[in-house]
Amino acid sequence: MLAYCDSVLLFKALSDETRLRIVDMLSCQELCACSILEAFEISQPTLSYHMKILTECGLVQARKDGSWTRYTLNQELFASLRQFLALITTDKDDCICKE
Amino acid sequence: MLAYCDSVLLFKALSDETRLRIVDMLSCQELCACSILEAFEISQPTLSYHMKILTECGLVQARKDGSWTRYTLNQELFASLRQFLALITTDKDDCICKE
DNA sequence: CAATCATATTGACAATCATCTATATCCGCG
DNA sequence: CGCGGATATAGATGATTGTCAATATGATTG
Repeated sequence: MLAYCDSVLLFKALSDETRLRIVDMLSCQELCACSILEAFEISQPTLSYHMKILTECGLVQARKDGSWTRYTLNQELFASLRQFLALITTDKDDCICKE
Repeated sequence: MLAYCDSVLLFKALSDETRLRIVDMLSCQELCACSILEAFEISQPTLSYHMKILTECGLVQARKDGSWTRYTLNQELFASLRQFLALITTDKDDCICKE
């Protein structure tokens, strides 16, 4: 179960349209930075910055392959986030509102 | 189906621990601003600012009751957001990565 | 080893954010 | 009407964000 502070990081990472589109692109296949870069009108350092945010929070996994970096989604963490979202919007016995 | 730009707004609204906790509190019951304020160590204008962000994006609904403002979660929008999250992380035929 | 390609890091900058204090608005009540 | 309580708005401020150009790093290849 995700803590609030972890979830905040994940939501922050998803609070940018470029990053949302990157996640969407990665949903079908592993991609290297250069392939992702082609799909956007941003500079290479900007993409690198976005990939760092996505990987540091864990939503995306990076893998070095020679001089390429290949990225994949961390499906499990996305599932946890959806679960967290469901949990904090559902009535429950140990809700913080009952403290 | 949510657009990217709408989802970005929703994720932004959830990118703050105080707002996440407010959502959690509202999951069980309708609450007025003063009840929410009691649970946090923030000033009244700061709470008002957070409630504005949550209501303007639609995740929370506000209802005037005399001089009180009562807040409830918009469960349907949360459900749409979870669905959006599932969609952009799932392989699909019309993915943007195939353009 | 030198050149090149892929990616990351640095430093700068404008824009946005979260917070506060002070003040305004809006409502119910005497 | 005038006061007090609940909430909203305005203005200020320090922190964070997204972006870029320039540069560094690290791997591949001639």
